[in-house]
This record gives sequence, C-alpha cells and structure tokens, in this order.
Amino acid sequence: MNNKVNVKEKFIETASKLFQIKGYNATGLNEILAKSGAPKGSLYYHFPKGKEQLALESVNLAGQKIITNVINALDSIENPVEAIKFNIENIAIIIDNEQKTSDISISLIALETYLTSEILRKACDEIFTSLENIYAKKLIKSGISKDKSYELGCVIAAMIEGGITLSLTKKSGDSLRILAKQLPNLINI
Amino acid sequence: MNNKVNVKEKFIETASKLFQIKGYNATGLNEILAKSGAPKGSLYYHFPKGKEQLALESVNLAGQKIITNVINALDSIENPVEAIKFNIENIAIIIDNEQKTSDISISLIALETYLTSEILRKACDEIFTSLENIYAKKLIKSGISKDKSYELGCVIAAMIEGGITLSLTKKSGDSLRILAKQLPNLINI
DNA sequence: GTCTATAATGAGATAGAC
DNA sequence: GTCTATCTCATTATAGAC
Repeated sequence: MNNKVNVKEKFIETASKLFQIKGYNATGLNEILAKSGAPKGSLYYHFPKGKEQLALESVNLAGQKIITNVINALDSIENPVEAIKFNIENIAIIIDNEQKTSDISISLIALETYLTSEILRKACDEIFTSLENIYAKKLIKSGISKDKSYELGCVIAAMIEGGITLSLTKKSGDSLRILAKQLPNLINI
Repeated sequence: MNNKVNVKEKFIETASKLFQIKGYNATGLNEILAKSGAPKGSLYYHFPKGKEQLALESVNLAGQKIITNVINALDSIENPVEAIKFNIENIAIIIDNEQKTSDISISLIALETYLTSEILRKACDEIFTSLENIYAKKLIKSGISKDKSYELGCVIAAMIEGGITLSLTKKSGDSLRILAKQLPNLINI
C-alpha cells in the first residue's frame, strides 16, 4: 500500500506538470499514463471520477508549490517591494530558461475551466485568493493600511499573472522585468 | 461570390467567439460548423490548412475588435488615468453581465498555443504589443517620457490581462475594479 | 465551387479477467 | 486490487459526387 500511495502521487505530479504546461484540454489521459508508466485501469482505480478529479488534485498540488515558492521569495527579503521584485525576477529567469511554465501559474487551467467545471473553477479561485493574501500580508507588515494592502495584493497578483502570460507569449522574461522595475511606483511606502 | 465572402466571414466570426470563450482546444470544428450553418467541405474550401488557419484569422479579428474597443475608450477621455480606468471598468461590467469573454482578451488562446503553434503565438504576440503601444501613446500625449510610457504600457497591459483572468475565475468584475482604483498610484502624472 | 459521406485517429471511460 | 482489452464517441481531415 506504500506503493499504492506512490502510484497515485506519481499520477498527480505528472498530470500537474502537463496540465499547467499544455493545458487541461490538450493533455490526454493516455499521455499522463505513458509518462507515469502505469496502465489505464490503475488511473481509474485511484481517480474514479476520471479526468476532472485528477485535475482537481493536480491543480491543488500546483497551487501548493506556487504558494510555497512565493512565500519563500517574500520571506528572503524584508522590504516588501524588493521582495516582490525578487519574486517576479525569479519567474522571468525561469521563463527565459525553460520557455514554459510549471509551478508558476494556473492562469491557463483557470481560463480553460471556469465555464465548464465549477469544481476546478473554485480550486483556481482559492489559489488566486491565497496569492493575493500573501502579498497583502507582506505589505501589512511594512505598515501599509490593511485595506490598501489587500487591494494592492489583488493588483500584484493580476500583474504577475498577466506578466507571465505576456512573457510566455513573447518568449522573453522582459515583460516581467518591466513589471518589477515599475513596482515601486505602485507601492509607495 | 458576395455570398462566398459572407460565408467565410461568418466562419471567422463564429470561430473567433468560440475560441475566445471556450479556448482553442475545447472548440471543435463541428461546433463551429453547426453555429455557422455551413457544411464541413465549405470550411476546408475557405481554409485549406484547417483549424490553425481558421484560428489565425479568428485571433486577428478578435485582436482588431479588442484594439478598437480600447482605442474608443481611451479617446473618449483626455486624462490618461481616467481613460484607462474607464476602459477597465467597462470590462468589469461586461464580465459581471456575461460571465464570459468575447472581444476582451486573447490570454486563453495565447497560453494554449504559444508552445504548439508558432503562427498563432506570433499573432497573439503582435496583439499584446499593439495594446501596450496604445496605452503608451496615450501616456506620451499627457507629457510622460517616452521610455517610461512604454514601460507603463506593458504594465497596464499585463495588469488588465491578469485582472480579466482573476475576474473570470472569481465570476466578478471586482478584481478589475480594484485595479482601476489603484491605477493612479502607478501613473503619477 | 459546394456539399455529403466517410475515413482515420485519438479521446475518455468501462468491463471483466486474473 | 491490478491491469488488459475494448467500447463509444468526438475529433480533424479528405475523397468524390454533383
């Protein structure tokens, strides 16, 4: 049964990467099975409700990793502007090096599923809200008012998601670097 | 042949809506054909290269409409901050009323295709760049330096694309309204 | 030139052997 | 409990009648 857990985790990790990079609709179960090295029956044993259930657990795993990365970046620098700049510049480097995104953004899955799967929409909604709150709390610590911090948290989350979209489309982290450069104008401490 | 043009335009208009709302991968040619009221042979007569060619013309049509909407909004108010706020608030209202996006954003198509179709990636890249330049030129008119205006154009485009993603996922235009409210902090004239 | 019929492939899902 | 074989359906694309 130790193996059972590992098989299920392997499914989720493989699916999480593929869903983020290629998208929900472009990723077939066959591809996930091939990369996991397991047969189809095994997948439906672990995920009786099929693709949507696998996607839900995949999105949640991706969300955990993204949130952890952001928290680590923000915790490494005390000044919130410098900390968020550091976080954005890290993402820019990843996009320049890899030209695709895993554990960076769930925008693609969110946009693909918000109309067709209420379960997945809610999962993405919660992750976006968590990210906004993480940025907000960093700002509150530095003395910015609670109300303004939560509004800026939303703006920062939107900027970063949009910046990732632009950078991926342009195949260059420069769009994100411009965001980072202009961040001090937005947050006047 | 007048009819011929109309049939082709009808294909592009129908496909453009569906690709934007449901995404490239989730939209089948059969659905486009059904909503266009034309047979399959007709589609491949007008678009010999199939789905990708239809998508390219659909993305370009969507881009034209999005750009026209932004230009009209920006032209209606002289102050650039108020003009861009007006544009963002318009999009928020549309999302609240329709819960889906047509002629508002190409983020979904961009994220779906940047890895799989160089043709579609470039088309999306050009539209994003056009939007950035439109915002930049509005700022230049108000006396902001050229360099800073182009950087802010990029930031505004990213913010809006990300804000649309958040608002659609949350089923509420409020995320976009928060962006609009915080915009004056970013652009200090 | 327009459209019907069909090919060829791959998808998600399931039944049932062991 | 695990896996193989298969089912059903939808997809893109094409061949060929008219």
